[in-house]
Amino acid sequence: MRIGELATKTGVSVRALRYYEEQGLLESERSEGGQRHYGDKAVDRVRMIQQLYAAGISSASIVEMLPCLATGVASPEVLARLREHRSSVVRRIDELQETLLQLDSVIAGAAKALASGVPCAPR
Amino acid sequence: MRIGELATKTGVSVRALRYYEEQGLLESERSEGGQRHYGDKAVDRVRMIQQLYAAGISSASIVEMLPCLATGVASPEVLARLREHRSSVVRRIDELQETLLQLDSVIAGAAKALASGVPCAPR
DNA sequence: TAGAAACCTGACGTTGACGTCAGAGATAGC
DNA sequence: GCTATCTCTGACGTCAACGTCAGGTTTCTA
Repeated sequence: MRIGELATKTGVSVRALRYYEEQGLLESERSEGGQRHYGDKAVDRVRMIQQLYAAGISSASIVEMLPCLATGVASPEVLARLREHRSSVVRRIDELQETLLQLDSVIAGAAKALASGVPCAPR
Repeated sequence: MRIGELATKTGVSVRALRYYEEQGLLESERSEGGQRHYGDKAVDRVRMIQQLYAAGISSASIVEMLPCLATGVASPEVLARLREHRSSVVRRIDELQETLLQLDSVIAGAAKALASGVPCAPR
């Protein structure tokens, strides 16, 4: 498939896909005329990249790990890297859950005050 | 206290504190000579700002919600805003947990392959 | 009352993941 | 074969949350 199709299939912009290639995250065959062509696996690859981005992992780190992520095998260094990232994701989740608690208490207080008719003026 | 002390107490840079003020997130009294002075509450305020940033809430959104967060009371609009943010935080957590699962399976596979002596070459 | 240390404003720099635009070539459908 | 649509490269723009630097003022300490 060409780049536009991959874009609509993954929900990622064409520009982003070119950017991924630029960063070495994604490969493509080129047609006679120089246009990019992708196989079906590219869809999964792009989704994986998005996942890793969402986990706060930079493209530089992703590019280091990708050959191993693709094969499911890793060098000790990459394995250590992955474990680092794992714990950073865990930390991030903890932070967010902490934030969630705070938000909840604020929301509860606000809803209660609102119900009792003492709203705060919006700005 | 002056800005340097607030910075060390909160672990946030002096520049960041000035930026918060610039964005309307943080207030200060000024001395005769124009230097910022903060009360003790400022420490909590800064921590709250950091929490909200960590939740992926932009300073523009924070500044809308802050007067209400400070008093614990909110207008219906702000309350709705807070609930939106709450659900976005929940979604974010879900995504991260999904990612965690993926990372775990990759790590497990890699560790196993590594133990059986079939490492993948690092780049 | 020095002088060091902290602080001020203003302004430009940085980083990552793209957005957007221009000008030109490639493909697909009729 | 024509034309609409897609795609190409290259390059500059964007946005948020600060970093950093310059040149000057204020505050604390000895």
